[in-house]
Amino acid sequence: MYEQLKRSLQQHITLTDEEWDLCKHNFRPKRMLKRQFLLQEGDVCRELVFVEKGALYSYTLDLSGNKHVIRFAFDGWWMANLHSFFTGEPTRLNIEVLEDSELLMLDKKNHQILLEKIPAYERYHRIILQNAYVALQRRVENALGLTAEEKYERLIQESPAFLNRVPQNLIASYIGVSPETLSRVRGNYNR
Amino acid sequence: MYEQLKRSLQQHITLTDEEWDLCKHNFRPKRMLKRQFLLQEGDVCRELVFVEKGALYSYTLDLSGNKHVIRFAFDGWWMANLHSFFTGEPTRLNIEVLEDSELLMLDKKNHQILLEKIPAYERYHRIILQNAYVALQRRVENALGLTAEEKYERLIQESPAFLNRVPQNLIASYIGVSPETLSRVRGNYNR
DNA sequence: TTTGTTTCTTGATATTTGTCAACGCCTTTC
DNA sequence: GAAAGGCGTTGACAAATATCAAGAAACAAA
Repeated sequence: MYEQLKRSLQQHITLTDEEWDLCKHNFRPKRMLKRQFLLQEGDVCRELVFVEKGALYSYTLDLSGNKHVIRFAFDGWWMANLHSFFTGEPTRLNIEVLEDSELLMLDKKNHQILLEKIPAYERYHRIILQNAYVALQRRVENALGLTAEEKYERLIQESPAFLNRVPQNLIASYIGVSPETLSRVRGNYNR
Repeated sequence: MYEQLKRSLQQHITLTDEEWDLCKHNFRPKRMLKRQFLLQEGDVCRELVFVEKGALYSYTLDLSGNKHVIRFAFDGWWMANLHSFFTGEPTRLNIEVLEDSELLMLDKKNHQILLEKIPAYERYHRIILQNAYVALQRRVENALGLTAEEKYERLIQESPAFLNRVPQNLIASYIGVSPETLSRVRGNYNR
């Protein structure tokens, strides 16, 4: 149940057995089924979520009720609304389960404990934040000023795994085009 | 010369006098004039930049030579291409000086020293990365699926300071619309 | 001031993309 | 196995935005 988490930590830092034990016991395992909500608009995000196995996605709804996918999270990824988590303000995000999932939940108190007690844990978070920031900045580059076709090409290059695991209409929302436009781009693309 | 840096650190952590001394001496002050380049496409980003005073902006150039502004940095902000800085790969970004600036440069070796020697410094970086990540995610929300007018409205709400300090064509690029469209949006907006 | 450069505005037009609607396919559910 | 709902495709059209071009305004330099 904790293999992915252990792997993720070991990828960036080294922990003693005691530290790993302490770490592990601060997480709460949770199973969720497809279409369940982990967080809904207006809620406060009280836990960081580590995906052991499965898939989640987060999105906002605009005034016309259109979904805007913010991001996906698969095996070994973190998911949360950091803004709500750190400030305690209600979130504008929804987080929904895309595939039946095994999750590890970490609430704020336990996160603080780990940050205080295990310096390497704080290092781990600095590093994954760095990586997340780099990836997100790349996403901004790809979102601004590209045509629908270019956005799709970049997605294929940079995140081909998404295509097999995510319905096409969510992919469309993720790159910021309508489902119809994405369908047409794909049509042209195959010839 | 180090006031802004000190203020930024103190905002998130507490340092002893010795720690602050150690910290300070790892930065290299540098003055730069408007239109100078801090980093050019193809370079490796070897230093983190802290803006004591002034303004910078980073951008990419696409195949047609169009500028896409990634971000701005004003007094008290950090600027770098983290991807290039951490991996050592050449950058796709250009960083240019927007107003004559006083900068504090921190190379990778010194950054590592501070991370190792001062735990609070690592905490500081974790926290500002958190904040930067939250801000950037908000930017993605605003970039995807909004009309030109909505994007401009959100910029006014969320980053009004930009408007006084940045030429309009760079603002346009930053929110991902053409300068002409932004000009028209502003025209309508004032009536 | 004069000159030159950059930035901003405005108009005309072309292109891209979104929207609405219809249909077919596939999966799920009863 | 029939029915229902979700998802992807396609077409016609409308709306938003980019592009091109010209000129005005703002700013900087001589």
